[in-house]
Amino acid sequence: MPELDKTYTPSEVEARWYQQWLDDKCFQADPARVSEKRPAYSIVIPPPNVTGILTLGHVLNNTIQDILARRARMLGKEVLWLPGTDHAGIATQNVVEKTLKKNGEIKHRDDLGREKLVEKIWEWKDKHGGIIIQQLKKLGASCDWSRERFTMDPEYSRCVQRVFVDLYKKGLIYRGKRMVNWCPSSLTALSDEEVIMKPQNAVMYYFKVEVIEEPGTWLTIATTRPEVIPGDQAIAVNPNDPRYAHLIGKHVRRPLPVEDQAPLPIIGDEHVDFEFGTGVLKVTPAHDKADFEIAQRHNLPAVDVMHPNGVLNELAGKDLAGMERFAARKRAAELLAEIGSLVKEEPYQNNVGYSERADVPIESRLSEQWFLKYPSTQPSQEVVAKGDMRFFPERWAKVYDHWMGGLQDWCISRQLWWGHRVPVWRKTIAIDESDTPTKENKETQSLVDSLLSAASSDSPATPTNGAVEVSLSKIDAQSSSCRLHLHGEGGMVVEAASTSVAEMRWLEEHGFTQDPDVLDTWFSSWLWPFATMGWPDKSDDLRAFYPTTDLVTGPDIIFFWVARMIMAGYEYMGEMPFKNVYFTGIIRDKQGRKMSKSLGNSPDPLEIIAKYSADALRFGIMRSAPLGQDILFDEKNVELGRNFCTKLWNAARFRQMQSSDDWQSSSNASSKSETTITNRGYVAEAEINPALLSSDDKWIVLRLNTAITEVSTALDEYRFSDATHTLYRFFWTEYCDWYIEASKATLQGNDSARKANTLAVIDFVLGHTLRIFHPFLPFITEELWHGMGFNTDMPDNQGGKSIMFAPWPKPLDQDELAHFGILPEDEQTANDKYKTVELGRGLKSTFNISKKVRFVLKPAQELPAHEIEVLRILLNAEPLDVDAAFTPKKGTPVALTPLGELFLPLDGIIDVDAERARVSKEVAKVEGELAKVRAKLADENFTSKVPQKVLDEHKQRETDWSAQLDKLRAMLEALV
RNA sequence: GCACGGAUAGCUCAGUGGUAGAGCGGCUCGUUUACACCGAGUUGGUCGGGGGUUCGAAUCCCUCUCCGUGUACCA
Repeated sequence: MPELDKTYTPSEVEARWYQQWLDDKCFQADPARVSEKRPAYSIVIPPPNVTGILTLGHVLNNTIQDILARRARMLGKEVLWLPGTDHAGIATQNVVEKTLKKNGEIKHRDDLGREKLVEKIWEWKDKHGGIIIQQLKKLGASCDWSRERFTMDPEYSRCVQRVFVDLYKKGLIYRGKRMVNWCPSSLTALSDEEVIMKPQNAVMYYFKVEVIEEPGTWLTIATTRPEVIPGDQAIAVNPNDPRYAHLIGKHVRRPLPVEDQAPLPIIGDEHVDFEFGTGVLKVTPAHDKADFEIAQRHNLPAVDVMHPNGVLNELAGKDLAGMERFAARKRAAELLAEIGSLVKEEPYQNNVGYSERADVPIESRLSEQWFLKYPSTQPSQEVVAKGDMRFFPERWAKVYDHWMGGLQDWCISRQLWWGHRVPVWRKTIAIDESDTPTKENKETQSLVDSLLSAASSDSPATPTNGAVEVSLSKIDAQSSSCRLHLHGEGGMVVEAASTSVAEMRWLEEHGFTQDPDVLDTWFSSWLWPFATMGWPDKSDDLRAFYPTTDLVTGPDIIFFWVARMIMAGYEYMGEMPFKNVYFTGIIRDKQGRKMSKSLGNSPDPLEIIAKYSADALRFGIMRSAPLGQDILFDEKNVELGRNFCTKLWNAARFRQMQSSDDWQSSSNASSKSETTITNRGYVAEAEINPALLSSDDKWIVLRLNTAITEVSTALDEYRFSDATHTLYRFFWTEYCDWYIEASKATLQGNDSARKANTLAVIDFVLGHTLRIFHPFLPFITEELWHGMGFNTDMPDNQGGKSIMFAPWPKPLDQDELAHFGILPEDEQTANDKYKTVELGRGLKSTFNISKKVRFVLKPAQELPAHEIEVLRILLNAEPLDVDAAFTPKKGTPVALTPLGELFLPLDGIIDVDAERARVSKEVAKVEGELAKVRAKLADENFTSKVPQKVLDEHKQRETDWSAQLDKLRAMLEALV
């Protein structure tokens, strides 16, 4: 057994073991090894952004996954934890564009052009991307790095295209001109999920307009956005509103732009709430979703008065054009005031949608985008509702169900260059004017002809939007994935979606141009559980590891990612993508505030690891992360984790310091037991002889049993924090504070047979302890596993090579306990002893004695010599006399213990007053308890109605308390 | 607005009908041959307020307040 260093140096140990694990390919999954006896266990990592760096959120999330993966390995499963990153369209393009601008390389992305910019982003990605992957390794993540994936890998991209074209063919993906959420900062459309509502302190502006047909009649209109008044197309009132109904059909003059005060119709629309504001609504179709809908009902045009970047355009009039939207708002209010239209301004609280990424208010904007009607919604909703897929904590199932019940089509196109470009090509053709009959045109014409003939044949298979499907199979015989889509407005727009390279080439050669948009990053990550495993092939990986077992993620992406993965899983694999979903809490600082860059309250996990070790960070964060609640991060918890590792290290060193040749030889001679525990996957250096087990030995084995059971159950139920609490209690309090201290009675004695036996128990307990700790503290447990030689004599794949493959401990069963002669009541024997020790220590403390001192025990029953020695050591007594006939001097402090009266004879230095005060306090307490229980027993209502068991308990309680009280009163009298 | 969580010791949290718990912190001791990143002792709570059910409520029911999350939004 090599000697352990006096101090533990985590940085060296952690780096060394991680490299060793990689060299030994410990994390690599092999589908060929999966069998009935060796079931698969799989997790796919929530892919972090390729631009990202490790945050505490990642630490929490990935520590949990690592714990699950490592425990699964110890349970003998074939484990795949599949890692990777996503391309994070907006974030990544932003980062690179910003860098290029900062370096003065470009002023605008157009300076480079699409191809060059994408090239630059790839360069950047290769150079700086994936830092987070290296950081995860520092944390100890046992991912199968040989399977690392990126959402823009060529194979992955093909999956994305394939899915797009498939959904397009099914008519679930369509292009439409709609009001979308527009981010004026990123200059792209966003999905509803990327918009967060924030309460604002805004201003409500009231302005008045005169009814043209009724001079002198004024309408007052309330608005928070006067800057878009130039885009107003009508004034709407509720037709049932008696105040205004008669005005419907008349007109008012729009106040802005001042130089173009056009007349606007007054229309009636049920949407208008006459309770709200003035009951008169201005209708700005191009800048408000609800207004747009009103406009559609009344055939009003949508006039956009804003550039995409939020600057007002010429249509806003000379006063506002060129102004940024918020400056324009103030200016518009001033203009209203100048022309005498402004009535009043009031402070007003409202909610405004913000772009989640750019953190600027979004604009509702009319634009042409791609939308997806979600597929496989029914099985996806059912699987969670029925509980076939389980959410932890369960309440997220309701949130999921609610969202699934009100699905809106998903806007999947983004006006970016970094991402998967929409695989659709388009060409506008003037059918009747094929004036230049080139070869290309002829071929296209023939396609169009076939389209038209198909359309005229009234094919019932015709999908939505009047589109007709035509195969391009003559171009690429293998592909039938192409579909032509015919729009009939003005010229013909022929549209083809394709994944075939040959088809793409043909389309481009024939003057088709590809759609410039890219797809939402989530449109690629929703395929993650299978696109990372070789889909669409029926790969070995998919067969072995799909559906995955657990998914661990934050509830903030339940809709973005989790829900969509479930739908994609059903649509493309016909099965759920994972069986359990564990939602972590949100990491907050110790004041409960969210971690944020601007607050500067998000510590760098790597700095924490450098300061305390990865094990410490893992343990600390798991200890403070109860299921279903937010985590208040406090570095104190990491400190506690580090202290715990140190304790573990020192306890192991203590064991080593006991080892020497003389006990080994004597143990061999004395150990007569046939019992080995090799069947538990662990060979102790010496066998345990049941005949030599002390009450403390039996106690710690029982406590270990409890700990194993509790930790196993907690992990089964994803209660990681509970598991760490058990580990902490068991190891620190039960093993170190009580068992090791008690065992010193044997270890410091001279009975070498007993000594060897105690060491065998210690080894047994430590060997098990390291294993139940391993998922939480992978590094230090591995170091100690080897450092203490627990790996020797074990098969390579059962703990010989690494503790991560050592079998997960099971508690001793009845037969095994019987073999060791351990009975449940043995726990009480030791507990009584420890209780006695606590009371004795309390006496010492009361009388301010810190040195070794004489105790006298007047035993209630006879005690074996060994037990007395344990008591002596734990009490730090010198000596501990056991004397059944002891008669104390007046005023000798005494404690009533389960083992008898324990006296602290203080020759000559008795402080009678202090003792009287102490005992009086005890008396008062016991009198209180006794009064409570007697009151209950005296209550007819209580005694007649309560179950017998409870009644007996109360009677026993009364007996105990009154016996205690008698003794205490006697003590008090002796002090007088 | 609606829905769901939460409120227990100074702090973080266990505790789902029968004597209120743990860790940390605080305080007091203590260099006893694993560990001061330690040990021993000790302090500390009318379980958010009010009402109800019950012999008995932190626990079950109703109601209110505050905090958090999700969701819907009206200018």
